[in-house]
Amino acid sequence: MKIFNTRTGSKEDFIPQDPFEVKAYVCGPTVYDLCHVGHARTYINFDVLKRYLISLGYRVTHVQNFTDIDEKIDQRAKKEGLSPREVAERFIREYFFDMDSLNVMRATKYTRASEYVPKIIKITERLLELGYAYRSGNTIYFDVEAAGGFGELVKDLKETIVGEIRVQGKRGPFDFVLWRVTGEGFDSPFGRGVPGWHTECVAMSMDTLGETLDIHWGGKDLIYPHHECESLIAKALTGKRFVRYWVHNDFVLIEGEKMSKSSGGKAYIRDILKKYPAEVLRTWILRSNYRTKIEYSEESLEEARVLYEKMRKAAAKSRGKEEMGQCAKDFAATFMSALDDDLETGEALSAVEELSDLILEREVEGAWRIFSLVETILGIKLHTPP
RNA sequence: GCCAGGGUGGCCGAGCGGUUUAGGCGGCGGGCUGCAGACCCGCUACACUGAGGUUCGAAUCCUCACCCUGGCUCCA
Repeated sequence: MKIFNTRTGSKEDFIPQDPFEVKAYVCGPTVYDLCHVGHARTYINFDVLKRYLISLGYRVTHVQNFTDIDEKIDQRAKKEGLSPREVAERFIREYFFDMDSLNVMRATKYTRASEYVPKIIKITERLLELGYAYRSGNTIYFDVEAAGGFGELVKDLKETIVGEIRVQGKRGPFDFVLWRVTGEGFDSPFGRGVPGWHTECVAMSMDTLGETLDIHWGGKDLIYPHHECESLIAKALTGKRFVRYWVHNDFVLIEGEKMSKSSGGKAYIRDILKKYPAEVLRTWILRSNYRTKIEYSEESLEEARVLYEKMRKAAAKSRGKEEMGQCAKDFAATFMSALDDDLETGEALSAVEELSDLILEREVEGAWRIFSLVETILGIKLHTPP
């Protein structure tokens, strides 16, 4: 199949290192709040990629993390009179509740940053030894310049555009934190404190999947600084290519703007599911390719509902017919080749819509097999009653 | 600056190599109406940012410009 690699900025043929196994790492959420539609999009899109790869015959080893060390978690804990651990545990449970409702397949393994602190410390020590890190006051920084600078994903980063990032004590403006001594948190040779975000994912992915990953997936907002920094750390550590295919999905916008930690206006999955069935939400997300921006609105969800209902009725009508006729075969081919081209789920769905229209007018031989592809690969259940 | 996406008739918006070049809004004419609206019928737009190229043939593919949108602190 072809997949868009952020590193090269182009669609490439997907070839994993091992011809039978795909090693994929997905950046999971920071567990300080409920998941919103943006999370739904990221994990549903990856879920479809995974299901598609499985349908091609690959064994997919999928590792996903929970970032459970974060100031936002501490803030929330303080606000609710709980421990940070209790807050993290709660939102991990909520994450699974939402993703299970959305029929997202479970990962092979879930990791938590807090369980990887010893490995993070080891990496930090190693970077210090190698001269890619330095201590300044109470902070260990990664020396971006010494490691050869950015460039894996971000081509030309202008300081003035990114904002005021000069901090006293840093050697270079883009140097980032590997460990901060705060007096609280985790014991380490550098002093009691907390690890930097980027090291966490390097520690977790390398430990579970090895030094080179086939796919590293995440929302587009993670390209810089998170993935760029991860890549630099990993390269400094091993000298090898860290990730073969970097894949990023675009945002869900609300009233033209991105949802983020700092701006309000989040649409929680929980709330959407009170008004729309999970299958409709999934259909809505998959109507667009993962690399386009989508605008969240009730109108477009209603459109997805219409499409979903049409598919459901057509699926019900075509149940139990054995052999695929020529017409069904053609549609199946269109469906698969759409997914093969950079996961064009929208095109795949429009083929299904066209087929559904035909079926509702007349008979199509063996069409149920296409609907079973919709269920197994797109993960949209069609047997649910209205 | 860098990355991604896009520039189609007055406007919105399909089209993704080739028969009448969607559809909608608007506009025009008519029907219905005491008049108007709504509604119905018909008519109307051979348009594809610019320049090269590939091709028997391009809005559709390639190259280079120009312009617009979004993103580049935390964030999926």
